[in-house]
Amino acid sequence: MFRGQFKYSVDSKGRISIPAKLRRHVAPDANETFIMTKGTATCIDIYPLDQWQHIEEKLLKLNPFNPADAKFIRMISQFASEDTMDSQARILIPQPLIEYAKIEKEVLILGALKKIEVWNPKIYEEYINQTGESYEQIAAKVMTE
Amino acid sequence: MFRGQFKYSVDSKGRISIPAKLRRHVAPDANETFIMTKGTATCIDIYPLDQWQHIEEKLLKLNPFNPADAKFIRMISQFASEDTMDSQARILIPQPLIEYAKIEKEVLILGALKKIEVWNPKIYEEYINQTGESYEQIAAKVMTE
DNA sequence: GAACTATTCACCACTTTTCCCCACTACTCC
DNA sequence: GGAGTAGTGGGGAAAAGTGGTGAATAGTTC
Repeated sequence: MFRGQFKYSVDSKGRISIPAKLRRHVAPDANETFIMTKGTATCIDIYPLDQWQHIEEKLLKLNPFNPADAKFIRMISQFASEDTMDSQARILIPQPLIEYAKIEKEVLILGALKKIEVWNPKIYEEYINQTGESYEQIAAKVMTE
Repeated sequence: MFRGQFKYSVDSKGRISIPAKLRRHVAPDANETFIMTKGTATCIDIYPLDQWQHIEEKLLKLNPFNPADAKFIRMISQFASEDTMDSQARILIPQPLIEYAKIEKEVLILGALKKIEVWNPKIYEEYINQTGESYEQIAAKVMTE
């Protein structure tokens, strides 16, 4: 499980290092390979290959001849990109994702259980400060039982 | 499984390169051969031969004496065309499909799990912007379990 | 049936991008 | 304090994408 936050930079080629502390939690099955895709918020989701395969299994159960299902398959795979870490433990983020998540030089990397999220720090701050339920309120609702 | 998006061009002869990242996911069984046909949206569907064979099995189970089945069989077969990649990993798109998908110089190639889709970028944009459920909404619905 | 024309298809060549590897600095942990 | 690990940057070789030329095939006309 991935945990923690890290402030890293994206280099001129669009590469990001996977923090060493997160790297230790990547299963060997992942083969040092990650799938990046559009997050459901304004961020990039990064899944180790083994985790992504669980998502793909769900996608494969959809019916590609059903228009709504097909649209979702397109939307999610359009931004999905595979890459293997280089010898310096970096992966290359595709341009479309950088644009989508409004990534600039600095990024905030978050460990989020089964995936890793990459944010523009400013955007993350705005997201957290959005008026809405507080941490306590959400916790109370989500963590019942 | 095919994933990702690629902006490529069609040359004057109607040829399209299969992106290298997609090529890596084509099974050797496909023998570098693809079947192109009309997509269910305004696009061209490209199946590696081995995947197409699964589609054909399903078509064979339809009842050719049922008018709806028969019509679908005609429509999909009418546009189905086979081609093998040349030494530069390109395939030739038949004119009728180019016209159907309104393809011009620029194309958007999408990896869509078991098939590859080819779109006119403008048409794809219109399609995605069609009012409908958002990415977040669909994701929440489809990926629950 | 032969010759000419038109279209198709395989191969060659060039340019750009990608990706792999090497190097440097800073920080951490013995 | 020193060794090792982590993060950042860049250069060069290899591959990928695009365009075009020429041979082969097929089709048509005389």
